[in-house]
Amino acid sequence: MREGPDIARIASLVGDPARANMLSALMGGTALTASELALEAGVSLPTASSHLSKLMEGGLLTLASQGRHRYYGLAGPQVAGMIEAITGVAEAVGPKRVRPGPRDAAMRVARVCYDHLAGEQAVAMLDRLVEKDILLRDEREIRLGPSAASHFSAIGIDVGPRPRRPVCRACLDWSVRRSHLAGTLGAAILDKILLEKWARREKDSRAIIFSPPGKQAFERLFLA
Amino acid sequence: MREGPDIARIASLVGDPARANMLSALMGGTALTASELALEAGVSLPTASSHLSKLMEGGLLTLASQGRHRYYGLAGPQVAGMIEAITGVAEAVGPKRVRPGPRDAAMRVARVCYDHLAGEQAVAMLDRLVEKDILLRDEREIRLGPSAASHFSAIGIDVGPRPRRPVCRACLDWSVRRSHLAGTLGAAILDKILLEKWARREKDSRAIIFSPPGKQAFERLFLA
DNA sequence: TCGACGCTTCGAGCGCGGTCGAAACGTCAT
DNA sequence: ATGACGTTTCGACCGCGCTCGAAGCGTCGA
Repeated sequence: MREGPDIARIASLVGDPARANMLSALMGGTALTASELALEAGVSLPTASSHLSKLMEGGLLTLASQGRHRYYGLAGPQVAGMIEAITGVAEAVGPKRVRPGPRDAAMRVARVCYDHLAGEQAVAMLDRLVEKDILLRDEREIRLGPSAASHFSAIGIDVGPRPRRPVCRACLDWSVRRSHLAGTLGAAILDKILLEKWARREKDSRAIIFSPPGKQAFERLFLA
Repeated sequence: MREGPDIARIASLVGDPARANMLSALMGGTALTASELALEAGVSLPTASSHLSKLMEGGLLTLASQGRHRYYGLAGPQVAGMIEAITGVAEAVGPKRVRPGPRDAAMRVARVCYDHLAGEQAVAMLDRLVEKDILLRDEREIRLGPSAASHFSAIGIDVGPRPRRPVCRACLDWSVRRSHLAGTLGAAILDKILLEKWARREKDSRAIIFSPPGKQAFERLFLA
């Protein structure tokens, strides 16, 4: 008989299909309302509400009330990381699709991870930023390099006085199996990508589709 | 309604207390028989057997038959990583123990992770090996440095022609949140620690307890 | 060949938890 | 005030899956 942290409790929260769908939906990073999540999970509103209170009680979600709307979001990056880890195993042991769908391929190239960009593009971007010494990476953390402030402010991203959240964080990419950039900077870059309409979010998916000119713009700024 | 990898299926496998206990036990790295796992999980043999076939079917375990014994082990490092991720969340959201038990403290210092050493000692060891250029670490991987072969063979560890498994791998430590050394080299070092009786395994736990002289010997070799 | 042992399969019991309709609650608009 | 809307609570239903005892199946040792 073992003791220690109650991993069964946490895992069983993720282990219900409806809740798993909700959590997957929230991996997109945007907080959603109970009705949206009910739709996403394919269950009725009362059922969804019940699931949501369980996830709240389990500490996996945060809740932001705005008037008569209540927005649910993932409790934090650690929870997101856990979902990614589970996804990785599910992907690995799951029935190999004979032909990986186009959406699957798109997911590998670029997708939203909580609030920042993930996938091959994101991993490549971080590599390049480190190569150019704009960011400094060691085992422990990622830091801003000396030229970071000027580089990013030229692009229109402010990396100034830091809020509570760290500016840079490493986040392990489940498809590439290497780190990409998270933190406020990672979030800001994703914001910029969407704001400039370099890419759009695939409907009902975490995938990010770059338009041809958007891809050029992105690569010129971050992969050149 | 979402599709994609069936994360609920995987999570629900971990979500049963009996199975979670079994998986935790297997995180110790040594393969165990059905009866040992039944004891570990606190269920009867038939129940354990049923759980084990589910875990097998789910791809989370491997099975090695030796005569009338059947040894179950974790399917691989990816599964181990997932368990660690879930453990991390459970630890974070779980009821904060007012006083972390002594075993808990011991776990943070040193413990077994699959087949190698984890915890503060392990993270410190990897840092030191990298500092001394015996190992070379970048984001992508850990490699042997030029002096690695002579350094380790002097200790009695052969890092010669490589088997299928990589010699070095990075593995994220859930308590320290930084990498420690996995791979055949990591496994060999743990073997040596136990063989030389520098430390013993805490009964029914992943914790590793160094004896005072053992700790000295270990630190002289790996932390000096 | 026979019994001992480790493990799995079978069958039955049963409780936990997911499910939804109806009703209650709180907020916003008119 | 009144109605519309988003959400939660209540109550009842139902089935999945966890559980164990007994029996069946291989493997090993004498």
